[in-house]
Amino acid sequence: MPKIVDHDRRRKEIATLTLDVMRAVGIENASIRGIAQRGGLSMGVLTHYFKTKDDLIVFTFRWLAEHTFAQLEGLLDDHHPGLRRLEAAINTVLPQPGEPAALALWMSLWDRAVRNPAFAREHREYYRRWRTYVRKFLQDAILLKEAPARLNLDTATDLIVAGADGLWLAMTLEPRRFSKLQRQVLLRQLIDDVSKNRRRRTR
Amino acid sequence: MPKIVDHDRRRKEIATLTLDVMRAVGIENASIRGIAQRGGLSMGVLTHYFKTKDDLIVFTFRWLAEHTFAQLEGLLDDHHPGLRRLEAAINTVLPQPGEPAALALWMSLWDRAVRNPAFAREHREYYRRWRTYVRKFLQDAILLKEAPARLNLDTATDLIVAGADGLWLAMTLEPRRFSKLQRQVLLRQLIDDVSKNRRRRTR
DNA sequence: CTCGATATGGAACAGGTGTTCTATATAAAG
DNA sequence: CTTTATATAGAACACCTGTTCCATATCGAG
Repeated sequence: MPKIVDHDRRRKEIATLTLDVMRAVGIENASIRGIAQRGGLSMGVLTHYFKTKDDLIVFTFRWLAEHTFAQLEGLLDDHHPGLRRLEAAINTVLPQPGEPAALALWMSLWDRAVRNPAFAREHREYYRRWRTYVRKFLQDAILLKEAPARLNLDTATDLIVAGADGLWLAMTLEPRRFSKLQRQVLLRQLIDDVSKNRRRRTR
Repeated sequence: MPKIVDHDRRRKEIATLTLDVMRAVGIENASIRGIAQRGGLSMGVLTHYFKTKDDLIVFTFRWLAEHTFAQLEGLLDDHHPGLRRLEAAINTVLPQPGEPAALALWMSLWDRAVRNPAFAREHREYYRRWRTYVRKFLQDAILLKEAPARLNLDTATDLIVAGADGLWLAMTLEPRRFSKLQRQVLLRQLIDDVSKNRRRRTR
């Protein structure tokens, strides 16, 4: 019988390693040789656990998503339901001032998703999950009377997600443009703007 | 005396060619050989007009920015000042349903800007210009009483830009998720949400 | 111990990369 | 024409790429 190693665990170790390398040199310069070298592994290991480089990268993004969502889940109980929880959730994914942008790699996924169907599928799935959370928070907010019942949940969810992505992008690419206070102001204003749902004037 | 060609014009021709290739195969697979081949040029031409590949790509993004801003300028007179003009401006950069996303390349710039200071500089400059437009539209809206005078222009500008980026991202990566009507609803709601500026509840 | 499936190490392959360099073609100025 | 600065063509270089393939090491079951 064969030597037994936890196949899935090994793959996750390699994914973590891959994350390190991609964060350091960028996805476009992350070669499987470089990844192996950084981990003190031989190339045989990588080719054994991942049939192709794209397999490795897709798996790595899944691993990053698992982490991101797990971290998000972990923070939920610390905040009251509704808008406060929504704010906390978005804050979890926003880059924090001073710290390196831990999630900047998502930009590489977006870029690849434009032309690569496999990556586009991944992106769709993660955003479906992310929208589910946001929608739930907004629904809670309605029940708690923090938002009007007439709020269109689908539209509001898309607007919150869009605003959060835009803020994430700006804070990731120009972190020094936003003070800690300004980050809080923008995030709260976004949530209030969308959740209060004043009826649109007809124009 | 030498043979005379319009140096700058030639560079822009090559930049246009580079745009074509990058749109077709992605920035990560766009090689200078491939670009030359597609244009029926020799590699000598490319190396003559651009010292390095990064030079070429940076120049190409500048060329794309010139185009984008020129197109934006061109549409301004067709719409009344204020919020309608703002809506038209954002609509100019959003991908239109059915058509291929002409500006999807910006995602590649974002991705590179994360780790490459030269690209980060480019991004900062384009967004400074873009924010200037948005801010002007909002200011006009205040003068026209489409928005309250107490509107914080800096915050509102950042929120509009963030929302527009987020919508752009979603519509670029998942175009089929948004009907033509839904695009309009989201865009108008974004503008109304931000421009009406209800005072935030203290929590 | 022996077997055998798995894990690992690393060479071989075929090809693509950006850059550098040299040779030649071009056309305006004298 | 000759001169001369520029434009173009394309070979040469040194290196890196993902993938394939094979030899060897490992270790649990029989």
